[in-house]
Amino acid sequence: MVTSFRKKVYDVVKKIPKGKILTYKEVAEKVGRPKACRAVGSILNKSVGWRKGIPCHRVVRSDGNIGGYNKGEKTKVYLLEKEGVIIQKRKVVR
DNA sequence: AATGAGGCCCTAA
DNA sequence: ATTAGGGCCTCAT
Repeated sequence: MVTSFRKKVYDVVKKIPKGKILTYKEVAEKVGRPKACRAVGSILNKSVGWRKGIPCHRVVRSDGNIGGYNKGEKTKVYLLEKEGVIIQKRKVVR
């Protein structure tokens, strides 16, 4: 399999249904690197999947905290709420 | 509850 | 080939 880590991440994130979210750890596990949670974030930020159609705003931290976003946390929260995700006190309701 | 420190993994230049 | 950075995670104090 020539699938790069990055590609897997894209695929997983792309497959996140609307109104749903995943944590970096979940994604990392799905791609086969439970400890690459950091890499996932890095990829989503640098590779900026959103430019390729990757809703990186649907990925949050394992604590339910929002984490970060290229455009800022607020934008992320806003987008999430728009998609149907409920945010409570800076955290996501799973 | 908040902070510090360490650990693991990737991408880009 | 190497360096530096990063949207993290978890434990301990």
